[in-house]
Amino acid sequence: MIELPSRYNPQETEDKWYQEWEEKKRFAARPVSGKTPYTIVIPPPNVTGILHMGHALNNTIQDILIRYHRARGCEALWMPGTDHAGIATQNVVERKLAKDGRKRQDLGREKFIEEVWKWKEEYGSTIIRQLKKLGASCDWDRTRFTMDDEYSDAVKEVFVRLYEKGLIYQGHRIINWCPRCQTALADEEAPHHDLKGNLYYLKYPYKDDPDDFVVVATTRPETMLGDTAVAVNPKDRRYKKSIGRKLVLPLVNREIEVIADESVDMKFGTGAVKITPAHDPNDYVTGKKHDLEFVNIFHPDARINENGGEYKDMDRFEAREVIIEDLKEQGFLEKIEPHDLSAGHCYRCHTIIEPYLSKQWFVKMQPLSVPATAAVKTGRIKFHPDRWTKVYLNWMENIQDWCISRQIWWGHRIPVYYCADCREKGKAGVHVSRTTVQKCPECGSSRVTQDNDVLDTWFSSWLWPFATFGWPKETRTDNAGTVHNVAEDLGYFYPTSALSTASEIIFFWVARMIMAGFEFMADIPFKDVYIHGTVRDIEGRKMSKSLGNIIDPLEIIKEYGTDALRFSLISITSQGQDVYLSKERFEQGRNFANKMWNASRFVLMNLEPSAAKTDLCVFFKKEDLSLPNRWILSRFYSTLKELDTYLNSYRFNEAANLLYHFFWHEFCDWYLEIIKPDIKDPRNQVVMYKILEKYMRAMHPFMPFITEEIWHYLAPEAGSIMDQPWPHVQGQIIDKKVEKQFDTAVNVITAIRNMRSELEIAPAQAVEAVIANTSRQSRDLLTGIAPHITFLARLSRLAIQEKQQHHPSSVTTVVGDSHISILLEGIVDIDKEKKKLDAKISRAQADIKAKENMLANKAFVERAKPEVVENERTKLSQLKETLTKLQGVKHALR
RNA sequence: GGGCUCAUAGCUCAGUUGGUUAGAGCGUUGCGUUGACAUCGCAAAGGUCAGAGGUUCAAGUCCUCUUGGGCCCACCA
Repeated sequence: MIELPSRYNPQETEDKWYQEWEEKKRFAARPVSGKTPYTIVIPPPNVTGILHMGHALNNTIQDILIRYHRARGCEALWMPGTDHAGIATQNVVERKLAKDGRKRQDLGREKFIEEVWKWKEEYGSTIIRQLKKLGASCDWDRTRFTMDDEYSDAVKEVFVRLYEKGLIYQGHRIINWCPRCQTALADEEAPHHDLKGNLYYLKYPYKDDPDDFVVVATTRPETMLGDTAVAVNPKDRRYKKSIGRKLVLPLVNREIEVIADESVDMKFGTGAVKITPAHDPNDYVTGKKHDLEFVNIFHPDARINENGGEYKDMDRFEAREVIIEDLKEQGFLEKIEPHDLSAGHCYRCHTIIEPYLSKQWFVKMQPLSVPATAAVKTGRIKFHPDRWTKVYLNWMENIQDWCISRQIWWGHRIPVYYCADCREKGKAGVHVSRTTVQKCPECGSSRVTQDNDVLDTWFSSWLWPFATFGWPKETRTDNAGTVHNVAEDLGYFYPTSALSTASEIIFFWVARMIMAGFEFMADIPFKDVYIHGTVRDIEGRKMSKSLGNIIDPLEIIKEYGTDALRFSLISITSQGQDVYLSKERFEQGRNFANKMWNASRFVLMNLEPSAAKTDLCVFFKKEDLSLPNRWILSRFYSTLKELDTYLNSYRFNEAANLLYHFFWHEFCDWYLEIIKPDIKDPRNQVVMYKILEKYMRAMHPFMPFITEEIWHYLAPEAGSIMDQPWPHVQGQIIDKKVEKQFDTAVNVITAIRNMRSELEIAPAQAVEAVIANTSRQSRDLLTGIAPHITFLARLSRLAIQEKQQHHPSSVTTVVGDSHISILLEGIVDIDKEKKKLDAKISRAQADIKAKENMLANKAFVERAKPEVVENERTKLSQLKETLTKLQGVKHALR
């Protein structure tokens, strides 16, 4: 007999168990011959990250998968780590410097990087600590950081290989430029958002006829400073005479020509478009085609540069205002119309990006995309839910080259070296190298400098599924000093089993990992990709700091417990659908944890020590178990069977709700209640104990802490619940007939409770009931469960008989093939009862009519599956029987 | 412009080969502490499954369209 406190206290237990698991290295995984590997690599959170609900959800999902497979006997490895997150981290440290009025330029590159490392050492493990709070069972000794020396070597290796293969090249072209971060961005890093803007109609006068002009329409009038042509469609009659004529660009007085180009949409604006080759991707193409001049008008921070004449040093938006004022004053502005447009925004700081002409490094993606496309098309890699396949393939099939150079300091510096001497002699002087180049390998000069740019963060993360293992080295020494054989690890754990992430990251990361997997490992990086929904607030908005609608998972953990957080999140995450969250949602998880706690408390209070040691088979083989016992065993294994199905198809919410329903509404509400009077019966003892302890094992992946805690009360000498095997389905115990029989008991008890409630009979007052049933079999069944009915329906006496007889002052209802009457000495409102009966009778009559129509339908009887028709026939006869009985009851009431 | 997704109880949502009486949590109402649990129990009310059409013996589920949300992609000057 063990006494537990009546309330579960997560705070006390969670840290205790996590510490224990970690100390005993329970999450460590090694290649073990004969064991099936199961691997997940964590989507590395940014070092600057703090745990938000998206993390909480995603990592709970991964932890469930890992713990589930670990329990099922797999060697489960969850590879952890963090991402250096170039721009994001640099911004954080810059902001910190700004508080002291300093800029990174004041420190210089080296000192600044030192600052970032210092910051990383101090705060970089925050997110890891928080993942531990969440219960994440990662193999922490293997924790990787994308800027680790070894990992950096992998990045260099990859750069050099791709360069040597001709897949990396330097190009001078228009890229997405963030004027605030002052760096180039990849297309994916500059998502388009709608803006309310204007369409400005500008008049460009002809050189030879200043009173006449061409009107161009633009949304970015300030770029006119860089115009070097005006284009019209050659088919456009309005401008037939204009082609080839010179215009004078207002404000700057540059002579520009009217050129003809088919790409011009005659229907848009005036049909004449100003061409700014240095500041618009389309104009760039046109500029190349027509050999136009490229005039860059912006400083890197998007202020106007010396090419902008008197507008020099003005910010782009200020310049826009002033230029419009000036054009207006000088008579060059025709009109302004409101116009909705969309523009790229920096994904790190949300500044509107500026298309900017510059020299950058690119990866040629098309060749890499070929096997990556095929792998998904053939189903070697599967997306869950499946609809993301299309999104992925669509992107892959339209893939663009990837701009990988960033003009920031924090990141992997591009392993390209330039020899000044060679360059002076007119040679290329470009050397790409895995190691630092100090002397020019061609001329021996020491006037060698490394490229100033660093690589896109994703250029390191795309190697995550194999570089974390130590690729391309032979060994990897982990954080605890253990040396791992890289080839052996990769041979065993790679390709990984599943990847769980958010949809936002499919292009950034998932797609690129698949390409890198094929390019460098000649194999897929993972088999299944699970895409979970976005966590939103209750109004459907994304959670963000600026909106102030964040629900902090750590606060929920503090208030409700980690298990409650995990369970609540999982139970509302259906099939990658977005999750709308309010704080109250977590009460469900907390209440459930408490329910588990109290049910366990109840079992332990009533448990004889011998029960835990008795093998279930002893009784089961004898077939002498009571119906409730056979029922709960069957229900447990049915539940377990379904649980496997759900988990293997990534239907986490259904899995969670299944476990919830079984425990609360079957095990607690019915089973424990029904065995209460005979709880000391050895068979009940064994069954309730076995169900509870097996349930804890099945529940452990979802709620690791409370299950471990309860486990130690249930089996104090058995060690951790993590050592326990998964409770495999015992198919021979599942008995649908037994389940159905028990349903009869439930229905009878519910019916009596119903009557009691409707008649307002006090719960404490026992009543006498009579059940009449003409079927011998049914009577036998009812007789067997009579004591349970008596107990749970609070009866003073229960008679089971063949024939219905009229009792004065009684109320009767019909359940299945049974007539149930309760006898009342007190006053019953006959009229009220009659009305209720009438309602039931007309309902039954309507149902009978519907069924009869259905069965009279020749098409149905002929075409529907025979068992369906048979089923309907049975139901009809049952309904008719019920009706007869109801009518009999009504008659008796008179 | 292309694509995806959602619309089911007062609220938030489940509902996977189309087949009994469409479920849960929260909320609401009534009754209740018989010592596992008031973070609880027993019961009740509440749904023309957005609208229209179609396929089918049978549609919340499949198809088409409409309406209204949300999201993603796209070089819409």
